[in-house]
Amino acid sequence: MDYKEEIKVFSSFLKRRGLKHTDQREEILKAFLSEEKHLTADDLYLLVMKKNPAIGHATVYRTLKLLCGANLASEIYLKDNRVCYEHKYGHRAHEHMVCVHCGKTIELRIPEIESLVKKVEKEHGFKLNDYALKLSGICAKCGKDTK
Amino acid sequence: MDYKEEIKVFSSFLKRRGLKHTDQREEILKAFLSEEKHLTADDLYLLVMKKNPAIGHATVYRTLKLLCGANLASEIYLKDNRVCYEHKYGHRAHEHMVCVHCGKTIELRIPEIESLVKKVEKEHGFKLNDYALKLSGICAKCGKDTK
DNA sequence: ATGATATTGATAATCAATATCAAGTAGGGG
DNA sequence: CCCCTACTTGATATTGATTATCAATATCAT
Ligand SMILES: [Mn+2]
Ligand SMILES: [Mn+2]
Ligand SMILES: [Zn+2]
Ligand SMILES: [Zn+2]
Repeated sequence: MDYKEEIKVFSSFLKRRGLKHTDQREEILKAFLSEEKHLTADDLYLLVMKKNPAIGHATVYRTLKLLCGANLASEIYLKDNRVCYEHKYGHRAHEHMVCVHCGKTIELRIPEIESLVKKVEKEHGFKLNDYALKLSGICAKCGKDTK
Repeated sequence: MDYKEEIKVFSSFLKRRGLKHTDQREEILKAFLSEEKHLTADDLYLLVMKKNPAIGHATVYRTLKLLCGANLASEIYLKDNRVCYEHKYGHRAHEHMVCVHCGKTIELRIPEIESLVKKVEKEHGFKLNDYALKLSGICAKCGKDTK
């Protein structure tokens, strides 16, 4: 767990943009990478706090934006459309299915989506950055409970 | 443009839930139906104001939630993930493509999505309410401008 | 018409996310 | 290694959208 690869990616991103590599930024990146799941900015803030209580709220928000810029993280919108972040570096595109009752989130892999999306992109002259497919409903467990 | 159908749907929804049919609610529904596009709660508030300046901000928010409950409206999330509302009654499911630069939104119809989604639903024992596919990128016009 | 109950609109409160800004730091050039 | 300057930081205030509160009012089954 040294995250050497990701740190290098982040460093070169920062340099390319004339930004500085600070201890806070690296600590936040490491904390982010240490949890293989969907985190809100505040979740990450709490995580970072445990290691270094001096790091400010705003810095976590700012750094998450940078991580997205460096393609190390991506924003996603799950339950109640709260902004969450997930790992992007070395992770394939995927879709999400969210239980509107308990919030449980399942990651899907529907490869057919990609080509459908590509086709549409061409048809409309769009230059596509990204796409997101979110299914919402009631998970098996909640369906049983409320029956 | 008397919206008779929709008003009846709304009325029976309200009755079924033990809620009351008020002038404000009907006015807000009519204003909502009068614009065939994606509106924020505040967009709708401004629209309603023109007809009846006495109607409060909060009532518009509250009524939009009811319209969603009655399947007359649905929430969507476009640029910057602002909450918008669109007509649902008598409208087929569709997908959206949004330009991250200018906000231009195109409605798509990708019928293949439906069956893909249904398949996944079964596989995971979910009871699906809804799904949303959003493509984001740079539209043809913005692509030309920034070239 | 009556009365229980839902609704309204002004207002305050909340919440996540940003902006501000003085003090501190990184890091390239010398 | 030191300087200088532009970038960063963290505390704090601010924003902007949405929701909660609550006294006054309207609805509707009876
Ligand atoms: Mn995911
Ligand atoms: Mn639409
Ligand atoms: Zn569930
Ligand atoms: Zn555009």
